[in-house]
Parts: sequence; structure tokens; C-alpha cells
Amino acid sequence: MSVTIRDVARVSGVHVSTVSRTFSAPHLVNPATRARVLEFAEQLGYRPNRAARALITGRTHNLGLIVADIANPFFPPLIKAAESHARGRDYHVFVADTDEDPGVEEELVHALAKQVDGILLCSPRMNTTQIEKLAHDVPLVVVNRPVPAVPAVLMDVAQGARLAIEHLARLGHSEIALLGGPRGSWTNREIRRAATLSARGTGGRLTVLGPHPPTEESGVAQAEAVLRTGATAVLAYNDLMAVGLIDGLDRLGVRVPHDVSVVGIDNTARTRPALTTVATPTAAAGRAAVDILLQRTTAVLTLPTELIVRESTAALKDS
Amino acid sequence: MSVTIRDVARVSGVHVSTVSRTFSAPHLVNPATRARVLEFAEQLGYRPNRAARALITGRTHNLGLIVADIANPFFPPLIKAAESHARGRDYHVFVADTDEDPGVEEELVHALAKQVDGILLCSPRMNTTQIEKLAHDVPLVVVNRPVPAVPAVLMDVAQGARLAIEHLARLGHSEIALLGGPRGSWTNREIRRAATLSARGTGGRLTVLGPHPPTEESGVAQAEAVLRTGATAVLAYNDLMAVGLIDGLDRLGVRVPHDVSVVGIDNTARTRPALTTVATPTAAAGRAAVDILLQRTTAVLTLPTELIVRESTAALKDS
DNA sequence: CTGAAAGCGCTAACAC
DNA sequence: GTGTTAGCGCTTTCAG
Repeated sequence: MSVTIRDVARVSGVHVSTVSRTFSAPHLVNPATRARVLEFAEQLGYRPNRAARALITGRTHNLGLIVADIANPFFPPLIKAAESHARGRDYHVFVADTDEDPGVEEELVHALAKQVDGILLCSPRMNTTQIEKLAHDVPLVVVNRPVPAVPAVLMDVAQGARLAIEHLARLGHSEIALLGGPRGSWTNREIRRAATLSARGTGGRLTVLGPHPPTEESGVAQAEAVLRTGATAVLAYNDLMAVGLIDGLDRLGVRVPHDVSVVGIDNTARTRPALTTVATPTAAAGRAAVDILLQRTTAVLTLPTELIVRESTAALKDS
Repeated sequence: MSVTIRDVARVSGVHVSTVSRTFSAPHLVNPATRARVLEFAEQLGYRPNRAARALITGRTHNLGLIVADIANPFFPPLIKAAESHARGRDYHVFVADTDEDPGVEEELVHALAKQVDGILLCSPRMNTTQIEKLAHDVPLVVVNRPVPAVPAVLMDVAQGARLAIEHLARLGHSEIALLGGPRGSWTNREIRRAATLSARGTGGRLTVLGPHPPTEESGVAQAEAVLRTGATAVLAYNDLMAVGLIDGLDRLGVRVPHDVSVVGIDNTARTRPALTTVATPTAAAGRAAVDILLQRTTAVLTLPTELIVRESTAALKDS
């Protein structure tokens, strides 16, 4: 087996509790003995067993991170930031993927609950009641979705959508289509709400399409539907769909931004023409969620988004 | 605190050991009592504490997954597949990111060792000796790199590079550039070796550039250097670099595939023109690595790659 | 088939 | 400042 606290104790001629203290409360032990213990520990290659420690302290120093789809380019930067931030605070993180299935999501929270000090629930597909209930069993922080009495990190996509619509209006577009995202997504609702309001405010008309799965394929598939709305500009639920849409339009002989302007959301895509998009602070959200979990505050944090104007939007042609 | 085996025992009027057996060795307990215990357990919402169980069985039912960069699009499909496959076998997985730092890599293996039954080391940057040593402390399986006496899952990128070069040769290209990847990457060495051989075999000339970081930026930055080699076709270390390269060439007024053909590796990019690339079986590799770890076999598995011809390669112009 | 008892590796009172 | 003791939640002999 592996080397334990007892081995270190025996070799350094002290009691196990002294060894234990050397690692978990160094200030309580005589510097001289501490040094000796540390030396022998090092020499034997001793590493505390966190699981054993957790059994008694109740703190595992592990976090759970549950996302709808690891392969969706929105998530990797969030996962990366959260993991790195957590590790900097001596926490390890379990990552799990629900494949957009609310049932899996719930099961996962339960399965991980005992092994972690808290769980980051990213863009969950569960209903609010379920989430509220789960929050009683294990500290939770929800990303991209507000749930009453549960800490959350939100991104101000409404603000982003507003900026996007105003940008398009300023370019002369008054017929705008919104290519909607998945059913049950808070982000999607926010975008729709803000875009509708904004379009009205700028004197334009907004046609809402969807809901649709947030994939490239669905972007491609909706190209015709978008054109049929008579829109000269489109705001897509995310970059994935925007990329698909540009592709689909291209196949129909419609060029971006010459014929139609397209704005994405997420800033995850690198395309030609470079995509105008609403950048969402995913990495910052990951870090913030970890902080909230570790401080056990019940905060709701809303992070700002920002419009990045690139090449996929242009002034309305005269016609 | 949470509900334990003891609560269930008390309520169902049996000893804790019977409850324990109900979950870990059901066949050893009378069907009637088992049913009763199960019912009360369900009712109380009892969930076994895996960490406590691990303390005595020595099996944590956790796996570690260490990658160089979660945000590199090569990894998410691998992580997703490995996690899902592992969970299907009742394993949870810690995911950690080394940021391409060998030191972090080693520290991570040690930090996770006690908490997992095995670790997937993906495209490690450590040297072979270090990996061999670590393999003594914890079951390891290395992805994308052969290490003597350590189980591995490899992808046959050599075969892929060969196919790519032959494809280009068939299109009439005899001046080919290889845009190299990161130093210390086995994959990079394999590609170079196979491409060089293949170019020689087809009577072409291959100019090797690099090493370079495997990023889009570095692809952009190398566009000029590529042109300077006089190549009419390029094989890039991965799709990321290929995408950057196409972008960089475009800025220099060089069009793909009209002026220069480009082949990527990974099949992670969606571009216009659609990228001809060597598809690597990342998801399969993730699943295979998990299987090897759970079966504790010392296999070395080599997975085939495949050339996907799309629009970024074309026949050499007459000139 | 079930209960009793020991103990996994560690921490946390409580003595001394 | 250090040793003693008990015990976290669970499994696993060993009896019966």
C-alpha cells in the first residue's frame, strides 16, 4: 500500500497526531519537530489522503462542474478557467456532461454530492423547482440562469442583444430576424426579450425564429427560413448557429455581409468573414462561480457582455 | 449531516453490516430483508459515501484526466467521450489542465493519485523517464505518446500524414511545406517522419517549418514563411494552425485552394473553404483509454486515422 | 443469512 | 507541544 501518516510517525519517532498537525495545523507544532516530520514525510513520499481527511472534516476539497455539452465551444473556456482557478485554491474538479438531458443532470448532482463541497451547474436544462430542491442537498451555483435563493453567475446577454440590434439599426437595417436557440434556455429568453424591445425602440421590425437546437447544422438549415422573413440582418442565438447560417446563406448564393448582415453571440467562432458577435465573459464566469462556491455566499453576479464589431455586418444596401 | 448506513440500519431494524451488504454484495443477503433495507434506504434518500468506501476497498471509482489545454478543440471530444464512457461504468472523472507545463503535469499526477484508480495522460509534455516513474505510483494510460512499459492509446497520424502527402502528390504538387507543431510532441515527430518519407517516395520535396506552438496565431504568423519555401501545398500540424494559415495567406492575397492547397490534421475546424484534413479518432481514443485503465491491461492500442478530402486542396495550376 | 468487532487514513477534542 | 482516545462512513473478517 501507500505511505500513511503512521509510517511517517514511526520513522520520525512521534505520534500520528503530531504528524497530522504538521500538515493540517503547522502552527501548533514545535518548529523543530515539524521540520523533522516534514523531512521524513518528504523522504518517504508521503501525501495526505484527502478522502480520509474529508471523512472527518466534512470538506472534500473537490468541486463538481456539470455542463450540457463539453464539446460545445462555449464551455471549454469556462471549464478551463474554473478548473485552473479552483486548483489555485487547492481544489480538484469533477467534470461531467449531461448531453442536454435534465434527467442526467439531476442524477449527476446526487451522484457527486457526497464527493464535493459544491457544484457548478452550467446552463442547466432542469426546471427551477428541481434546482431549488437540489440546492438543499449540496451547495450549488448556477451559471447562466437565475434561480430564486440559489447563487448564480449570469451574463448580461440582454445588454449584448440590445447593443447588437442598435448596431444593426445604425447600419440602416430595419428588418431583422432573430434566430432562436434551444427551448428552456434562459439565455434564449433574455435575448429574445431584449432584442424585441430594442428593435421596437429603434423603429425596426424583429421576426423571431425558433426554438432551434444551438448547433451549426440548425443554422445551415434555417438559412431559407431567415430569407423568407425578408430580413436584411440576423442576430443568432450563438456563434455556432451564426456560422452555420452564413454557410447556409452562402449555398443559396446570399453573401455576408454584402447581402445580409449576421451577428453571433459567444465569441467562440473564427470565420471568414470575421464574425461580429457579442462576447460573453465565460472564463470570468467560471472563476466567479468557483469563488462564490468557496465563500459560500449567496450572491447573484451579473457579468457584462460586449459587442465586437467585425466583418459580418455592413450598412444596408440601397435598393 | 447526511444520512448514513447507520440511519438506514436503525430504521430497518438490522445491523449496519447488513445494510452494507445490501449495497456492496446483495447476493449475500436474504431477498426479503434486502427489499426492506432498500425501501428504507430509498425513503431516507440514502446514498453510499464513495470516499468512505474507498478508504477500505482501495478503489475510489474515480479517474483522472489530464490534458495540455482544455480549450484546444482537439480535447473536448476526447474529454466528453472519456467522461461519458467512464460514467457508464460508474466512474467519475477529475479533469485537469496543465497549460502545456510539464511541471504542472507531474504535480497533478501526484495530487490526484490518491483520489483516483487511474489517470489518463493526454498528449503529455513530460519526458519519458518522468512518465515511467509516475506509472509506478498510479495506474497510467498515455494518449498520443508511446512510453515503454506504459499502456497507451496512439493515433496513427503517420498513416494520416502519408495519405495527405500522397493526396497532394496526386494533385500534382511536388513542392510541399510542413508547418510543424510544438516541440516535444510525439505526434509532431511522427508527422514529420512520415511526411518526409512519403514526399521522397512520391518524388516531391518537403520543407519542414517549426517547431511552432499549435495555435491559430502561429498559423497566421507563418504564412509568409510558408510562401517563401516556394511550396504550392502545405500540411499543417493541426487544424488550428491550418485555419490560421489560410487566414494569413488570405491577408497576403494568396487564395486557398486556388493558389495554395492546405491540409490540416484533427478534423476540428469548420471553415470556408472546407478544410481537407486528417481525421483523428479522438472520441474513440478517450473511450479506449478508459477501458484500458479499468481493465488494467498493459495494452498499446493504435487507432487508424483517415483523410477527409474537402475543398482546401486542388490540382496544381499550370504555370 | 446476520450480528459483532476491527480497522481503512485521518482529525479533533481532551489530557498531561 | 505532544500523546491518548474516539470516531468519520464504510467493508470485511469471523462467529453464530
